[in-house]
Amino acid sequence: METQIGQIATLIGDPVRALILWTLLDGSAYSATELAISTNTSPQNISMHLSKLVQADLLVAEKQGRHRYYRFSRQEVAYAIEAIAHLIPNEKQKKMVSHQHHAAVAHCRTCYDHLAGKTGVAIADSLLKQRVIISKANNFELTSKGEKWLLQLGINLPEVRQQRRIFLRPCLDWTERRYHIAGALGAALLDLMLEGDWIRRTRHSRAVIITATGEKKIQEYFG
Amino acid sequence: METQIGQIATLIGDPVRALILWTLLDGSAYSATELAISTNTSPQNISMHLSKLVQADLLVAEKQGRHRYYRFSRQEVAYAIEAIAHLIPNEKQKKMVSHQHHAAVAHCRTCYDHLAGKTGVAIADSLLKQRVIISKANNFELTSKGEKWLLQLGINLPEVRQQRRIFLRPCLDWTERRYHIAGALGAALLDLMLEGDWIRRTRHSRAVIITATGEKKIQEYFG
DNA sequence: TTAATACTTCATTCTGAACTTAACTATGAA
DNA sequence: TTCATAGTTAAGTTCAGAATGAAGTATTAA
Repeated sequence: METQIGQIATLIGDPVRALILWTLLDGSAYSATELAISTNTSPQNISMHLSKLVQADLLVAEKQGRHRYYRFSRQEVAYAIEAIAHLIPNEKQKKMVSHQHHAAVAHCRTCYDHLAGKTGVAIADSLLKQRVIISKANNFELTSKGEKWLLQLGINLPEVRQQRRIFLRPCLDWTERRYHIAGALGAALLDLMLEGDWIRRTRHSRAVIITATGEKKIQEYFG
Repeated sequence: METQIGQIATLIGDPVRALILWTLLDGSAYSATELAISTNTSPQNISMHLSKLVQADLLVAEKQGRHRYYRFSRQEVAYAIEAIAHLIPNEKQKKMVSHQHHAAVAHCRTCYDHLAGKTGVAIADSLLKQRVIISKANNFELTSKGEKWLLQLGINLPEVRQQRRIFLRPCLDWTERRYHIAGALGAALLDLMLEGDWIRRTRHSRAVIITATGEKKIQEYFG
């Protein structure tokens, strides 16, 4: 028993693996390469670390073409990471990872650079309902009606389309277990909200705060 | 942030330290030598590990004569250990450390070889109230009234007194933050309850179950 | 087919941290 | 005092495991 606790703690303890887990704490799945970049290590090394985490059943891998996406195998993993985070001695850090933190993160947070959490999922639902986007073959697609709608909202669609990255893709929200909007369009929506002061980023956290303006605007546009 | 999570996880991850923490999970304080024996390592080594745990504010040390007693600095440490324990892959183990487990342990458990938890504290309170024991200079003392009372209960006092260990000492209950009865007398009380089938030990856990008989008897003798 | 990308596997190197040996301080007992 | 016990500190050694380099498989694109 205690040896197993030690094994798991050791697994979490490695700097690279801790960073992997911290990254995955936002609930989304990341490919091995993405994790290698964000942890600043080699593909071989990240592969080694990921396989150890999978073997211990902390992560699960999902194969998609030549990519492998990694995410938490279950909620308990996130809980454990948070429980450890609560032990960080620094006073300021402790407040940051307060008991409310997890709820906050789950409620409304930026996943990579797009809006996730309850709000993110609700927005995706609303856009699907308004037929701004439609779900097709495990993917999202923008409708012609949606194009007008987004332009009206103030999004420079041609510019967003010009970006190298994927324009629109669904991203699974871990706590909500439902999809929200990622890709260039997801990022553009987040930017719009930040610039219009609908929401504000909090320091040292992925959680975002919805402002009074935002409350109204979100209600207006997304219901 | 993530580096700090890693540091703490690494701290917990070492086999010796994991065993220390697992031992301390019962809520009582242990001396450095006691921990060295239970973890089967050298005094120098345990000292090194303990100092690391104290420096990280996972443990606190209390000096008492030439002894140093170590215990958790705060509840969060136990929570983190339990959260990690929940990640143990083995199915049987997972059930053992269920969500109810912590409550059970806190409610009624054997601390070393005496009764701790809510019940242990309640018994100590009752004995103080009945003036079977009195609190004197940070210690418990048996009254003459208490001697009769214990003999009537069926405890062989002379035999208990003959043991090498300390006859009666208060032991701080970590979750209840109050004292219960340890020492030879505490052990004798526990033995009596086990033999009389007032309580039963559970497998793989420090928690004990109060039987129907026990419920009645405890009510009768301790209120 | 060829080339490129995504990822893994294996053999090797190397470093950080646990443990050991030894010496030291502090409290208590004879 | 002297001896014993409890514990810490410092220097030296050892080893597990993380990182690297090289080579391999699988998928997609040209």
